[in-house]
Amino acid sequence: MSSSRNRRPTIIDVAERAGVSKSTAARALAGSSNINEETRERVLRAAAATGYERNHLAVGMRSGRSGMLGLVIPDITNPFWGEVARGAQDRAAESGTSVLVFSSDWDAAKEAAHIGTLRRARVDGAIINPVADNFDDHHRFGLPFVFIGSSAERFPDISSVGSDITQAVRLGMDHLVSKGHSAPSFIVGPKSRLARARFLRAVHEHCVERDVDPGILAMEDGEYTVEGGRQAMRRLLERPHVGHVCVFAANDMMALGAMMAVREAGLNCPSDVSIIGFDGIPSGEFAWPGLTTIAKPGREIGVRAVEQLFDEIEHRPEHGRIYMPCRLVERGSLADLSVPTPQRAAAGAGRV
Amino acid sequence: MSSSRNRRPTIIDVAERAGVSKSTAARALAGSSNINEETRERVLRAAAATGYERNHLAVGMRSGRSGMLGLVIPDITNPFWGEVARGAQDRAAESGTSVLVFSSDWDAAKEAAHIGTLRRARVDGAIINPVADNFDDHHRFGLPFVFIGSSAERFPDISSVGSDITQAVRLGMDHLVSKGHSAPSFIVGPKSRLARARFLRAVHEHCVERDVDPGILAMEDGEYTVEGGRQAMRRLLERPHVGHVCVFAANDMMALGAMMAVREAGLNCPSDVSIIGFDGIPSGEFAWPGLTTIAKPGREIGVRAVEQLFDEIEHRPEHGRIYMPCRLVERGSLADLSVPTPQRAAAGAGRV
DNA sequence: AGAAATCGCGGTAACGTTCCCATTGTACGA
DNA sequence: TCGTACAATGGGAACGTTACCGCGATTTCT
Repeated sequence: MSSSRNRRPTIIDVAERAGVSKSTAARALAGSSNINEETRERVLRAAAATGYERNHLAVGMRSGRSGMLGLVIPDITNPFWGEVARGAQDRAAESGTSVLVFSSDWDAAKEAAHIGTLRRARVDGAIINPVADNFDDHHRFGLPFVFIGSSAERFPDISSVGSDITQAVRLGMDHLVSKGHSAPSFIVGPKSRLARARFLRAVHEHCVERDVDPGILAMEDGEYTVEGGRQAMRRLLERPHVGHVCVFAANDMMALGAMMAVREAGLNCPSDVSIIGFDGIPSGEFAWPGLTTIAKPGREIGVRAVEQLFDEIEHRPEHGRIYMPCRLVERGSLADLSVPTPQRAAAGAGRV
Repeated sequence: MSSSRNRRPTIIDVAERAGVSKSTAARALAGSSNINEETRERVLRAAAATGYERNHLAVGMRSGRSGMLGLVIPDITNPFWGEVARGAQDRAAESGTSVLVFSSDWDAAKEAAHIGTLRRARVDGAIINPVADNFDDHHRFGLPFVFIGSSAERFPDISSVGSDITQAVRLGMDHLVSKGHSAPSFIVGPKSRLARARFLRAVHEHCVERDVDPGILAMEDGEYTVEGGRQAMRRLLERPHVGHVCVFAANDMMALGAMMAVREAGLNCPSDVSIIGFDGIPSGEFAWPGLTTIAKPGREIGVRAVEQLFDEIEHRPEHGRIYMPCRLVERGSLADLSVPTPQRAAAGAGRV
């Protein structure tokens, strides 16, 4: 009864009320062995009565485990990264740990600052989508971490999880071919980004397998934004072409921008231009027509990243890269040229 | 030199290296007074040399301040809430504190669990968008908190920040009237939600001021989702009506759903049906036509919520509700009937 | 010049928890 | 009956930091 009424109850308050020592109370609360069943229940009742809640700060101090993980994503406003965050949080919560989510806003300095904050907060580990290129000093992070996203491939010796771009591109290309678009054009990201190279390599491989010369395929690049996609599409439409145009955009935002450019050019999607995207953001559903796309499993990526991070923390030698399979989401932005309607047959002069 | 090379350096390591006591080192690191300038610099150099980083867990234990805030939002995947989170994080970072963001997924049980986690993590305060209705026991939260969102209005004695629905509705209605839509129809949320009542009251007031009988206005309700909006719009179109239809949706998702229903009915937006939404989510930009809407200042709401929470923590008596003004975002989903084109004049029989 | 104030610094306790070791009581086998 | 084993509990110490108190040295005032 020595406690003032305003202080949050500690394990000592619980112990006093249960008439045991704090060691015994701790054992009861931790569910450890070597404790009399009756005593344990008495402690548990005392804990409930006082409204005791374990102080995670103190636990972290003593045990060296804060029970927190860090997640640094480029944009918390982007629904895809939101999915990743949710997956990570749900998985972490299952193991009784929480996730600190930080948004780097594609800014390397901000990213570095966030990592510093995570270190000071003594998180047990971090999941990072590297936006900075100078991550050669990642060895000095001083805390367990895994990378997510395709740019993580620059660091083959580090555990990471991303989507399987090869499989995704194959999925998209197969779908395009099955719909009669055997030689699509491409809108890809800026040259500096590794994801672009991965994407193009997969396209290349697929072409070679089908005995198609990749050199004949039209290609434009731009920023991974709506505006970037719009401008790239504009340039694509300025090129000489006959009949139906089909575009594979490396990112849904760009695909949406491309769709805008098509409309602005007085053309129609999908009857004049077919578009397929890559990401699976919800906005694609509300576009008109709905954006057909290859969806990345954002939530699952978050889940697996946490699991990989746990392995890293426990020093389980699971080092390696995880590639998550993507899936096709069919909506309305792709014309089916494989079963020619009379109308399409008339307009489809450019069909191969 | 007593430290093993694997341990993270503590303030004692810094003190040893600088040849002072840990008290002095602490003073230097805290930037406190009562310390010789030369000594301070020596300590700072020692800290930099050892790579010392303050252990926030220990600080929190000793000072009773964890330097962390909690934020519980309904859906981290929704870009609007992402904006709120970003605003909160940026503002908190300015004051050297970090934000734990949790997504309740509109689930009261999950919400309660998150709040428990926040308490155990000993956050200094929490920002909550209450999804549970049984928040009558919020006095037992046992930690400083503020509410965000319109449903927070149920608790007038609690600090909160939300958007100014009255001003927003007025803005929307004025815009509609100026474009020649003097008697719009409405798609509103389910009856149980307080936001619905707030919305309707504002509409009512605006009508009365304009000498219009609110009773003549058509109205349908549904869930705050795309599907809810789509079905409500379908019902609205089944009603007898003449000429141009104008719809004010209480939420952008519903507006997007309404747009879908219009297309599915073989009608065109905006030439047959005008639609205005409320929220300002990015998806509205990529819809076709672009969704005209009243945008809530999500980021600013996050910023103000943190500031309000700081006041609460410091026991500054700033209790009260903050209403953030919204702004009109004009895109293409609204027909302008105020300057009748020949074509519109022919079709505009229903115009008042 | 002596007293008082100030400055700079060190020592110690405390925050709440868990871990390790010591101690007690009881049951069991020889 | 006594020693041993084991179960159940209590008593400290430690995690890294900051707050408080006190002490010596220097400066300032009367």
